[in-house]
Amino acid sequence: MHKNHVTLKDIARIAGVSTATVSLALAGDPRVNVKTRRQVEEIARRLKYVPNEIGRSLRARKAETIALIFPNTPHNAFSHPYFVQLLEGITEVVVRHSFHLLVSTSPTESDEAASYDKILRNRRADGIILWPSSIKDDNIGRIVESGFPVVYLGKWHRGDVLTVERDDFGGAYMATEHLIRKGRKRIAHITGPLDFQVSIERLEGYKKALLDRGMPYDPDLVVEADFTMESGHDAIVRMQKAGLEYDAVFAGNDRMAIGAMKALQSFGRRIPEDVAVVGCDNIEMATMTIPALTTIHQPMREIGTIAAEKLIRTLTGQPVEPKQTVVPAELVVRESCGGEDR
Amino acid sequence: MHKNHVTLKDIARIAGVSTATVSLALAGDPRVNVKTRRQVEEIARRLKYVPNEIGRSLRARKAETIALIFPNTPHNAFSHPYFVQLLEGITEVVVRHSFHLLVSTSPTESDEAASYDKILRNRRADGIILWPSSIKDDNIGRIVESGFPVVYLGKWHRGDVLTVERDDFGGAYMATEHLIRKGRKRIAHITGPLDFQVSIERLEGYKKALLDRGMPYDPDLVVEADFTMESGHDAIVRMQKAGLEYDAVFAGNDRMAIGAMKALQSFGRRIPEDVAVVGCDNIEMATMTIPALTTIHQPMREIGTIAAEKLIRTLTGQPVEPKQTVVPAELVVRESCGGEDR
DNA sequence: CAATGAATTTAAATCGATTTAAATAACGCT
DNA sequence: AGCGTTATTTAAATCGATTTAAATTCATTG
Repeated sequence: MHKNHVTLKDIARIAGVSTATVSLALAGDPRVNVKTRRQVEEIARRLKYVPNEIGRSLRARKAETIALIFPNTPHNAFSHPYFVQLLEGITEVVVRHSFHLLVSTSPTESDEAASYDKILRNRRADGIILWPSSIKDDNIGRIVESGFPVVYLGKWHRGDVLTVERDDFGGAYMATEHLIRKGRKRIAHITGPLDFQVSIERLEGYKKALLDRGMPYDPDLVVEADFTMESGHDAIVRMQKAGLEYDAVFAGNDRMAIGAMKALQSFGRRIPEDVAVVGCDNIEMATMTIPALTTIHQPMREIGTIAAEKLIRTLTGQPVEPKQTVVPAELVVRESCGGEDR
Repeated sequence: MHKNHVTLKDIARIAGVSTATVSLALAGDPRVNVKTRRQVEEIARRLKYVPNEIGRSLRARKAETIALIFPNTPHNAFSHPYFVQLLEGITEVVVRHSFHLLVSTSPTESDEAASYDKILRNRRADGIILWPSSIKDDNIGRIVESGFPVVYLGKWHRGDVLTVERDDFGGAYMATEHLIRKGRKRIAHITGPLDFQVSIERLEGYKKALLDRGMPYDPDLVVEADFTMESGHDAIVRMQKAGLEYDAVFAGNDRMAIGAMKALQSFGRRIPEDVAVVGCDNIEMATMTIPALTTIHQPMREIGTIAAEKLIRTLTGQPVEPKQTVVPAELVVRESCGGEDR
């Protein structure tokens, strides 16, 4: 084991004053005599005193800690391509405010409710950032509306809950609009599984862009896949077999877009001359394909910083405006979408 | 704000007993009367009592929390391809033992020392998992040898510090050996920056494999790059310009390997017929190149679970054997390394 | 020098749970 | 009933820091 902790009491004993004086001195309270304060500071420095934050937290009734919570489902946060960037954004803000970050998953589905409750009530954290489960979940509702400080990463309808969300709809709209501007007339869309909200949002954005430009929406050109590269590949194969005509593909994520590109190339269709392709997510690999993939970038790091800022502002009693933030997506133009109109 | 916390005192008042009895009852202590215990449990359930862990921690002098710490350098953990998997492994174990995980970076270079010290002494965490800085760092030494419970993710020479490390040397050895077995005679090596330990390990593994098979080590075939795809590309260009002959390339990571593949293909060299390529890391993209990239997989998730297990065993007073663990790398054979000997 | 007010310091309570030693209650037995 | 046991319960201390109200010291002035 290692040596014991230096406490206020130790400093008080050595300085020959009370712990109250030491506490006030180290807090820079003007009530303590300058000479006394200097002496206390000196001793604290010499003993390498570091306040025990557990003791402090107990008294202050706050932990200066926020928690990032996500359910431990199969399609969980760990498999999200940009979880790390979210975490990086959160971390940056947390460190800047001298807060701590607790990372927490709910262990099993069954006692998920209990687990959330504990995190909410055991006072380890003062507030939480909630990464939504893909599954519809009443417990999340209960937490979000419990009044406990929460920032929800997604859309929340009832009440004025703090939220930060990606603009999946807007991103898809931008992607589709871009293809239209490039003169594409028949734009196919490969969706992710349609029981994911993100897939629905992107489909709607695609539809709206077509509508706004007076282009027909053809359900035959929409094929559902499952986010994997293989499924993107298969989607194109199916479309080819069905004899469909199209001059562009907007895919619901980059993996599917890359699979689609491979399939298109195997059918001898040139990208972007014959078919333009746009993806979503801006994963690293999108820069490395030939041609490099045009895609929609979702600024996850920024979502992290905004979420953490909102939560910490709430905890420190500062006003938070707006309650809901939609972080705009960005179109990243590369070679796969056609340089010039045809 | 939200309503106040239910405390032991509340339960005690309602049950008409002392807080001591409540505490003992909820802990299942046999000294309390079964009837009393039942009643206390019932009230606790009705009030949704959740113990305040801050209070408990203060008394118990432990936080049931471990911290994952990494320095906030430019080449930090967030940019490591497998940080997420490490985190996932750690999280799994932490949850299983009902511990908490604190994720922490040191804010700036300058007060890195102070920052470490704080985390060590402020009692927020009982022990730490330390992700090494790329930079040589005396503070890390101080922590590791302070006697504070630490698991170091890397090689540590002095003392019997707990460590878990990847086998960079062994992975490179396996990769090179595989190429030799495939009949390759002149194997080039594209290294990462040689001020990174990982680059040196992999270079040494490469050398050793050649040596063990009686093959000459030719320094001209070793070129330094910087882990990026572009630098891998440039490395091949330089080698071609220098008129070097080689029939295989072992790259210090997958990104450089992919860059190298592109460059090779642009020079009209076929993969794997003319040149075999092997990478390191097994990033997702390695499955998507044409041909798919043979590579070395480092089981980061397992490193995470082992590290967390070691730390928690230490904290709970269980023996930990062995102190040092080297997690073996795995060769993932795909198409880029030549199916048959020539 | 005493009185008044200002400057410092400190005793004690508090946060919430745990634990130990001591007190009280209940029980069995002669 | 009285005594020795055993079963339950509880008062009080503790963890470490903060904070308030009260106590003390110091300085100033009439």
